[in-house]
Amino acid sequence: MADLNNLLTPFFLNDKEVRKVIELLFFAYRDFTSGPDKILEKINFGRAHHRVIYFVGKKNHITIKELLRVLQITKQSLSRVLNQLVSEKFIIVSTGLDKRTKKLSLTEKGKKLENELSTIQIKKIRKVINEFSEENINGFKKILYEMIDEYNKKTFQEIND
Amino acid sequence: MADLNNLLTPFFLNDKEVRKVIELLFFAYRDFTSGPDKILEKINFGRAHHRVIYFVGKKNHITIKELLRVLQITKQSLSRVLNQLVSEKFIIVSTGLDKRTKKLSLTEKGKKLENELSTIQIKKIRKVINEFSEENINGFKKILYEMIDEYNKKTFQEIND
DNA sequence: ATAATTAAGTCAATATGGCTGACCTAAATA
DNA sequence: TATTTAGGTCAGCCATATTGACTTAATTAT
Repeated sequence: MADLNNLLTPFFLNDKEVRKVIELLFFAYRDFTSGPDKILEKINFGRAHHRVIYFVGKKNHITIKELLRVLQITKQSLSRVLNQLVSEKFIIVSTGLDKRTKKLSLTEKGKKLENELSTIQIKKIRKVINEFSEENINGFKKILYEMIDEYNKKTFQEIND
Repeated sequence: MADLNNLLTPFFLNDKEVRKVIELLFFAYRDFTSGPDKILEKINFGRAHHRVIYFVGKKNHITIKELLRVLQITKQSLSRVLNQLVSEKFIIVSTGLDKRTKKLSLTEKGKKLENELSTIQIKKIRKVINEFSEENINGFKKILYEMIDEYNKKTFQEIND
């Protein structure tokens, strides 16, 4: 069955080639996050802190609710990480117009760390995609986008308004 | 500085666009792994078990050492997960020619689970890349490949010999 | 033949990042 | 006024990773 399918399938879509994509995603994602991980380790932070810093940097005055929607974790999980970031003055909290809400912002210290971490990843991506055509890069982005579940595509659009 | 750089940089390479790639990787990778995660949860396994099953399925008779090289975790971490997989009969162990080594293989039960998990991801990838040109798909794979660190590129090649 | 190296395993302690459930306050809205 | 929403907190649990120290058995090098 699988063999017959493969015979009728273009080369780049057969099981073996698709499995390579699984592996490429695994290896590429792991190495992509390893740079920031090393810096974070020095200050006793983890990837969870990075994500919070990244998205607060991305969208200044983001609320807890919005952040939870982006990160897709529970508020209890966010709370531990966020409290550390606030108490160590990487993030400051202010009250929103709706007084039930809170707005998060990076402090100067937070911006500095955000920049340090993102720069590693930005440089890595730029170095790689620099060698490819605009067509290839757009294809790359579109394929990644299509791999996102519908619900989260909306989130991606929202944070890129 | 950053602004000046951006003015001199092609659109698809400027900071804002590159940051989108960071986010796309985050969202895409998360949703890519969420399917298997749900199945694994039911049998009290996690992503770590999936990785072991995947790579044992990929390379029959893989040794512990090779597996550790692929997964880049410590043997203590592997041990817990692997022992569970062996005691629950998803994986069987035999002794290598070099009697210090062990060779790992999937049992029928293991193959069935491997197939169930991989099928989800294979279908997802195929569904997505089906809509793209061969040129785009090859570009996608090459870009991912270039994002892998040199040392791990070798590993990727080795498991795809 | 002996020494050194290698493959694998194990014990113990620790950190991180998730989770659930239960419960609370204050503010906004119906 | 009642309900919903945003946010917080306590307690306990689980999975996945880490480090360090130590062991055994087999292979390889001297």
